[in-house]
Amino acid sequence: MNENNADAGAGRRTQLRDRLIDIAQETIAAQGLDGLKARDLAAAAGCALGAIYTAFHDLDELILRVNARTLARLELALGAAFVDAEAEQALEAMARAYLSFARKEEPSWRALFEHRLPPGAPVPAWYADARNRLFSRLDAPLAQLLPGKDATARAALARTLFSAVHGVIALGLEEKIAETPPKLLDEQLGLLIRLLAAGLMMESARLI
Amino acid sequence: MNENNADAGAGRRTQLRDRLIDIAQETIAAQGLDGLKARDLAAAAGCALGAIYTAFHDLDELILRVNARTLARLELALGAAFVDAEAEQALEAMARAYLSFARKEEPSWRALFEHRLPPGAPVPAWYADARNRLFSRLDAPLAQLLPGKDATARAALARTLFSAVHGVIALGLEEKIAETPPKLLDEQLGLLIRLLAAGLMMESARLI
DNA sequence: CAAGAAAATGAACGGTGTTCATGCCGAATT
DNA sequence: AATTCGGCATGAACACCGTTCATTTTCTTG
Repeated sequence: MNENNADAGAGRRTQLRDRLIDIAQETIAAQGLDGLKARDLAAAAGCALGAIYTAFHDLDELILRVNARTLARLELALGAAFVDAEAEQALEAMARAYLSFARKEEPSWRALFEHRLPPGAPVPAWYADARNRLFSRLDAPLAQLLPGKDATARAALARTLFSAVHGVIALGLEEKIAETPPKLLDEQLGLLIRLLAAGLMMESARLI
Repeated sequence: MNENNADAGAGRRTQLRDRLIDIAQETIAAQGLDGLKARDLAAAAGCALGAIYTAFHDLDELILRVNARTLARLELALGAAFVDAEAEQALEAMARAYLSFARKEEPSWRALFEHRLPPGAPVPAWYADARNRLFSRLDAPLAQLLPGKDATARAALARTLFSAVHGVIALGLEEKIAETPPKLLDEQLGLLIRLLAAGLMMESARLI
């Protein structure tokens, strides 16, 4: 009598999984990673405490699932920034989009980096994929900017540029480290982009 | 009858404080921030569980104390890199020293950024001081490189450069995010330095 | 030496993630 | 249609965490 929803392929197990991911996502978005408690989650989902562990092996697995969604949204936000403009402008737009996303969804964004899986646990392939898709967004403008570099060097460069931008934003938004007012952070991000762009132009000149 | 040690000014309270900081430092250095447990700490210090809270208000306060020591060691490691060489080389040496320190003392270094104090709690002044001392290490080479900039702009730039280098190193050493082999990380850090240095030279030329 | 203050003690408290014996319910079989 | 059976939901119980506080011990001081 139930089961009249669209995705008929989803069994009860999958239904509970999705519901838990939804609720965990909202909780993390509102209260951060530390706000996610097993008992509250079960209460909000209307299921028993133990039911969580029939759907996921860990809370860690659930968190990774939420983080994968955050990565997807972030990828979307970065993708919208690249309007087949000049490569350098595209990179700047992506950096600004990253800062904008971090500000708009700070707790969810924080959770991407605060969460650590238990020592020795391997990163699931589907999570590594989501992470690599994000980095690959930088590939097109980099290919345009540095036609001489091969794909693996470009991928490494993409990670490095992402990491540099991330570092400035992460520490800039962190009270404990820097306490940077918003306007100053905007300026400093712009400065970093200028510095890196100048270096990239020099690099591209070296390779011709 | 006791108290025959050198620092006669240290009372029992201070003695316990220092002992706890010592042990916490070793624990964090060996097992990371998550390895620090109140009961283990008390057992290792040979004191009761409650005694910890007569010496510190929180474990957080104790952790901040350990982190301040780590900042001091880091400052030392960075200071040794600046042998009144050319400014650009000094900056590169500092970045490499930072990577070297992060590798050599990875759990302690991680603890600097993993630890978050409870929401709303202000950063103690003595901790902010230690952090600012670290950034100010970059000031001398930057002043040499960009004589036109005033002190506040230099301080902001110092934080930005530090953050960029930190981002590349932090994400590079992070398994979950990047999984970068050591040699590649060395190369990518060198690349970042090259890019930033080129940008800085351009910036300094703009200001003359 | 006695009396008071200060510090150390560790059992207990409230919270956490995770497990597991139990009961229930739905589906397949006869 | 009755019955068996397998698997999932259940939530009390477990192990562990940081922190507190009544009590005991220790030290200082008049």
